[in-house]
Amino acid sequence: MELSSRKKKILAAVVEEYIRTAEPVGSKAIAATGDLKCSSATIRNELAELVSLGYLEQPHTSAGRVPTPLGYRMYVSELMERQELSPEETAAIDRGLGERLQETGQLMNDAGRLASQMTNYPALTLAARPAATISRFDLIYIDANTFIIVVMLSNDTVQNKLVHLPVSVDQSMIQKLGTLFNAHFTGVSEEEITPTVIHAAERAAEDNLGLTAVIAAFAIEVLSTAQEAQAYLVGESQLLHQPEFRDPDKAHRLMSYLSDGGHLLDLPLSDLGGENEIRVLIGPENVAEELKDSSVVIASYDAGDNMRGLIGVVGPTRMDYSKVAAKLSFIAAGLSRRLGGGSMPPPGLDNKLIIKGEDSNGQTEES
Amino acid sequence: MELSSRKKKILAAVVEEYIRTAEPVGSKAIAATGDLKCSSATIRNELAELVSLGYLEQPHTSAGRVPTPLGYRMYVSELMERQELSPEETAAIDRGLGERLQETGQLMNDAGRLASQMTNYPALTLAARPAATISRFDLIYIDANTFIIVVMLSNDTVQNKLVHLPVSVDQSMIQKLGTLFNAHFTGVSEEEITPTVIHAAERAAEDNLGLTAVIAAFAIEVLSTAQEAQAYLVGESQLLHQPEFRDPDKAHRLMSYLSDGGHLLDLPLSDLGGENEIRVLIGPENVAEELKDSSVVIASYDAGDNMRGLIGVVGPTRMDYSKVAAKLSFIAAGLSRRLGGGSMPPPGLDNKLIIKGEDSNGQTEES
DNA sequence: GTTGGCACTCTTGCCTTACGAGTGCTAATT
DNA sequence: AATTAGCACTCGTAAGGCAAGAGTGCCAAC
Repeated sequence: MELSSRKKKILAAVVEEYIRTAEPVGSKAIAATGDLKCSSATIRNELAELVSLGYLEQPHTSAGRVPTPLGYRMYVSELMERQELSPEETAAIDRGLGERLQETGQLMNDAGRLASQMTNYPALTLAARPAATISRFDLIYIDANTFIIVVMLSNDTVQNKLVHLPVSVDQSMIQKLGTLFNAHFTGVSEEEITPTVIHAAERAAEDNLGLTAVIAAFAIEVLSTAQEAQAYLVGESQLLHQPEFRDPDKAHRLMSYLSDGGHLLDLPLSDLGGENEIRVLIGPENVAEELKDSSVVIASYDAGDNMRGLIGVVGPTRMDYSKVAAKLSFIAAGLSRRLGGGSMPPPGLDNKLIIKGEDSNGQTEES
Repeated sequence: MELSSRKKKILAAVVEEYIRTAEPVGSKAIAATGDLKCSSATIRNELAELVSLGYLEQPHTSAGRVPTPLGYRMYVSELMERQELSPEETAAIDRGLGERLQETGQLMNDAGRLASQMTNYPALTLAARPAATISRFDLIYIDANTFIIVVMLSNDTVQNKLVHLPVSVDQSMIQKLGTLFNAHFTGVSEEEITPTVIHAAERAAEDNLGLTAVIAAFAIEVLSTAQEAQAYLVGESQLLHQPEFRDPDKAHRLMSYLSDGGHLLDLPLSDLGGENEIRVLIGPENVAEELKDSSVVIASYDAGDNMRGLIGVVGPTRMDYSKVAAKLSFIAAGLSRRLGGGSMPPPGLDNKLIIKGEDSNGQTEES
């Protein structure tokens, strides 16, 4: 059933006022905004209907109304006006991200910090990496007991390791191993480096010192960490600003859930969504029990090397979705521009964002 | 002035009881412990004296007594009994640290997490690195537009970078540059790589593509990050357990101070202290304003490669110093054993720890 | 020097009361 | 038929007052 235009206006007013004040909002307050040209009595009637439709609820009789998750969902999906960032804000973000190229992990962390600062909510960043293969080995002979393994991956990352040996090797052995590994262990994935294969290589190299095993182990390690998703969380303490987390126990529950980084990966990563698309998960739409009365807003960005990353914030369901979405979107676009390989839309386009959410039965709908 | 033995006993009892309950402790409660064989009236007299000596204070007339920072200092320096960890606890720590060798940053983070879990306070870990020089360059030619720079430092860390060029180079050029850098840029510190030197090298290599500058820039970057202290903080939310942080504003102030990692470096790093030595900074002994009514307990460990690391926890002044010191000491010893180069004392010795603190005028004294 | 006793203080919890915001309903109005 | 004004009612919150309890300081006795 489609809501009447007036109901929509009233619902939007309730949500916005509640977001602003964190207090249940009454009929009078809505009438006072002046957007509606009807009396508080009329609004009372409408409010009563919105309650019975499930969009609003009352903490107790004779209190004002508070949006339900369904109410927020409706607001976010259909009612909310897209916010434009002020020039100061966009400038602050651009400045915050900086221009220097940094190690991806560092940049993600900085971006998270920025997102947290700009929104006053805890922020999370996350980068999933696609499977990679090894494209090249280099073994650098240092001295009889030392050499360096340098491994380059198909996604252009390079890893190295310094190996100290308890025994002596000569340079020719290291060279031979290098050639061998380049011949047999490039283009393979982690699973293909089986003990059998390693053993075969060991014999081929006439290696009785276990060097082959060391190199192979490092190759496996590099491949596995290359695929590992990285997650960062920043600004947990921001939660304490929010009136809904004045109860330290409640705050602690959510914070310890969040800071146990592993859980971040429970997020719906599978469908990362496209550029300029913001996902909003409201209260019970979250799978994790601990997030059932919080909301998560996520933007996705192009992290280069065929990686997609996620940046988002967590807050109470009473969250300033509109502002947060605009800011995250801008930050994500900024990240894409800095990290991404492909051509990006110019910054001016960032505000035309698509907001995508999930309604309570898990389906995806679009505004 | 030396306190009478009975005063010492009473002071210790007050501190311990207060640590346990977080409630001001009265004369009756102390008499009830049975350690003293005198009545509550006598204890009252002694308490009054301890107050006038500055070791205790009363939140208000007719409330029990609470230790002052000076009282804690006395307790930690002279009164506190060294705690022995139970076999379960030592086993838990050993298990927590694991045996696998990991990247240092990762291990520090894990150790911090463990310290936080074991003590129920936020934990910080920190590794200061001594200045290093570059001991070796390797340039790996990939194709006409790509090569890898591998830099090995005097402290045995190795860093690399993949360079994509907008122009073509041939392999001999890369080789020439490698030889040149190994000849002129090894053994030098960050400051010695000046624009003048780079320019000279550029001419010597007949490099008109700016490759010399790229490599030199990377060398500088590696040197500077190698010296950078790393700091991690984990378990902020644990603060919320503590009654003294039930006030969200207070909790937030400290947490945001802590999570802004830079501040960790304000700690008295200069004198890292030796093995098996625990430093305790109580309330106003901390330099940072934000820590004036919190305490910090720090252990130091041998992080290998001539590095010393710090691991510590932050909590209210009403902290279980004895337990925390024992646990941190054991964790630090465990880290030293895993990371350290030198020979370590066997785990059994860990409990004989020395506690070192600073009294209020900043001098260092030893117990 | 130690102890029992006692009056005094001050916080804490609890109860009661008063207030006010907000509702729901009814009857009048457009 | 929708809107509005009016009004009684509900319920949470803040304020005041009261009693209880914990703890002290002091005095006199041991």
